[in-house]
Amino acid sequence: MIVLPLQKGSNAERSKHRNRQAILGQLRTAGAMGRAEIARALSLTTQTVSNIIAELSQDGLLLEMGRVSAGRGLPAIQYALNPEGGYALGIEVRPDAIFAALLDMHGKAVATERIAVTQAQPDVVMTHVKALYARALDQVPNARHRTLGAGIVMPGPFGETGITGMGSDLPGWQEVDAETLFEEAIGLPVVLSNDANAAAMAERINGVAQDITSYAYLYFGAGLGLGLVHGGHLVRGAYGNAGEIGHIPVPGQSGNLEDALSRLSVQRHLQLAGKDAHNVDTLDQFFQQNDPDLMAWLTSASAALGHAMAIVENMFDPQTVILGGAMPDAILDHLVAHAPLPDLSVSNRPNAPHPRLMRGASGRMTATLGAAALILNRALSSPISHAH
Amino acid sequence: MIVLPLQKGSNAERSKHRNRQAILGQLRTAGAMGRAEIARALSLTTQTVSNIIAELSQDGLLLEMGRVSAGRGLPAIQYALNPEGGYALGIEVRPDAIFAALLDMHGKAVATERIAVTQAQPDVVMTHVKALYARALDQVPNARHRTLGAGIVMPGPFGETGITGMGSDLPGWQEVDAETLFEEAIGLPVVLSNDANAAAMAERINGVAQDITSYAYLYFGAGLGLGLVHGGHLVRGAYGNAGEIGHIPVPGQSGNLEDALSRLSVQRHLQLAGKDAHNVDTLDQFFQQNDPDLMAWLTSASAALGHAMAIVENMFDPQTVILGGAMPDAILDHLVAHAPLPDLSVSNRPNAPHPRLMRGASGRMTATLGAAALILNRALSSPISHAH
DNA sequence: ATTGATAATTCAAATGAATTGAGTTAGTCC
DNA sequence: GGACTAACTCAATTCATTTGAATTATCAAT
Repeated sequence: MIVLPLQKGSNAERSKHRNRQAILGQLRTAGAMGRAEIARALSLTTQTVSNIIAELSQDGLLLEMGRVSAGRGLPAIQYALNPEGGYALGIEVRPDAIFAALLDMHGKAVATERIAVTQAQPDVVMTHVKALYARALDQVPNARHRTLGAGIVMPGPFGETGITGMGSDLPGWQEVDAETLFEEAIGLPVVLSNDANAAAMAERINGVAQDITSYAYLYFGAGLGLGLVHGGHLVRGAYGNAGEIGHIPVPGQSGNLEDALSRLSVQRHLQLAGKDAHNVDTLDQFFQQNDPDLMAWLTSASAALGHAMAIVENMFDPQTVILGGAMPDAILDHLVAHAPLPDLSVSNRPNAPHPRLMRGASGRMTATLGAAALILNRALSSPISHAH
Repeated sequence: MIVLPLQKGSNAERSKHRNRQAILGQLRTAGAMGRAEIARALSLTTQTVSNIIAELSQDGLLLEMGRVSAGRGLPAIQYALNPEGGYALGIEVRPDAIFAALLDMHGKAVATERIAVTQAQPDVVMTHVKALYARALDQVPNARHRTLGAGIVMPGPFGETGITGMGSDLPGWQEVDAETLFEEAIGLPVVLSNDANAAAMAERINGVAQDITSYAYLYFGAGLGLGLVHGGHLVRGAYGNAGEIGHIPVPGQSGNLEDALSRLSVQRHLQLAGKDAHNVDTLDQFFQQNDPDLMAWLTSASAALGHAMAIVENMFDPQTVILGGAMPDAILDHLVAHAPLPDLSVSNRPNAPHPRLMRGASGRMTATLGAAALILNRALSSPISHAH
């Protein structure tokens, strides 16, 4: 997965493809618009936009919303993304279960499926994934020939690294080319990603980051993950393993960030007190009951979160940091409210337009939805970074 | 400096511009090539490359290197970048001095200038900068009408943040629009950056990162800075202050990373022992003499560097981390050799193609050269990220 | 109610740049 | 020496955007 310095040339066809994407992306972020308005936003002529809009309409990707008058002149015909114009499949592979979700172009989940598994070897997973996709399509007949691709979420890190074999990765997957395997199994273009990255994109497509282009997402999976988005695109690192924040040592304590701040951490902590909290709902109940052991954990977790904020903010200078993943919303809210935000941070600026830390909005299936969001994001934005 | 979600459309002209840049960039990274070979690398037709090469030659940007036969067929005429085809100005503004460097297209410094200053208010700086540019042009008459732009390096962070006013920023610059000021003063397009970012780009243009596209640069300025390069482009953060790693707390010690790992840190440490080390050469002498106080500092600095590595590697998963800045090479080498590289890191992979930590090659004027490198990088690569 | 200004849209023709296809040239391989 | 191969050139074509003129629908002022 090494990044090559390749810089492809451009031609008329590629330009057109880019402009199609740009128009779709513009309609997604800014809502319904007229053609002239789109043209101004993208520095194109109205004629060009008109031509492309005609094609997109033909392809069923747009909805005409009628004319809306705004001041003088001919009122513009408003166009909006047709949610049923395309779909994206999201697959999340965990050691004990496989999740699938089908998202429409608005990022709404129109079908969700899950299946419990006892084994997660590649061949077993492929069989299940095929079945889940078929079941999702049965619910949404429209989607059969309109699915743009599949995003797959699997526990990282990918490839052999210094944190391989620490329990979070799946057995039997080290040697295989997962991307090709999935591509052949479901017959769609595939994007592979870890849970934190996917969750980060879920917020961008259908959560609190819809108008935020540079942010970090702290994700409660088994451990603690981080998804980095810069200029609307994921920062994956040279080998796709950027954001392994859980393994960074914590000041003042022995151990790593995820020893204090993760699902495993809270489970372990409560287990020492003889309490079982393997379930998110159980955890929520403990919190509602003000369970003293949970509260003790929250105190140390808040401190660790404060430290994570110092690292993330000073390293990436994001617009905001979003907290989410496999935790009850109430606990996430508590952490957001109680984490000590570091004073010594570039993000500690007056009149910041966004809160420094906020809770994600995508709920429990975040990673699965995020997997699909990776596909939507690719369909709706070209890999061009912001102009300076 | 907030990143806007703008995604401009494309047309024939913009395509051509992009292809020109792509060809120049290809010649820079891969050296002299024939037209057909370039065409294959960029997915263009030979004819297109032929047309653009003709124009670039006309503009004096290329050198014909004669035919080189390689196997069967007509030997290709090799084209290479003409170093004298364009120049980039780099300016570094420090509280006590201003540096200027003029780089040719190969990234070679063809003129360097410096001037000591007692005041660094905007108006004073502008006067000096104009003079330095003029002096540089006197040395390289060719460059007068071929300077592509100016990169400016100033102490960050930019804008008001939680680490403003900690001694590293310049007085009188908080309220001004520095970019416009410089643009008007020297009549060139300007890119503004902090020292660590500039140093990172210097390594890419003319150092150890020429064939590395994703890396981090740990920079010894007054404090400790970090430049992040992903896919050949700087990751600046939402407000341009990404990489303020010096203010991250260190585990096991009170204080920040730059309390243990920076110029100020070593100066302070030696001052407590009654030794003055404000000068890089003095520092070098202490090192050559195995000065016990310096050695003690190096021990704690190495530990801090190890911790910085854990953060940078796990957060960013770079191909390598480069260490450089205002330190003697011998000390940098010592740190590279003695820093404890964390086992628990995504970068701790077998058969890694690059060392995890290496010393930068740009020498003492790193930041100034890097400022100019920002311009060259912009001229030689379009803001298109790597395809997946 | 009429008239003028404004803005969105469409149609047809022009333009810019890349591609295509048919030669030409200069080497290697047998 | 002849077949083969690959780079390169020329001219014609294609693709997609732009340009400019004409049309339409609404607002605002008289």
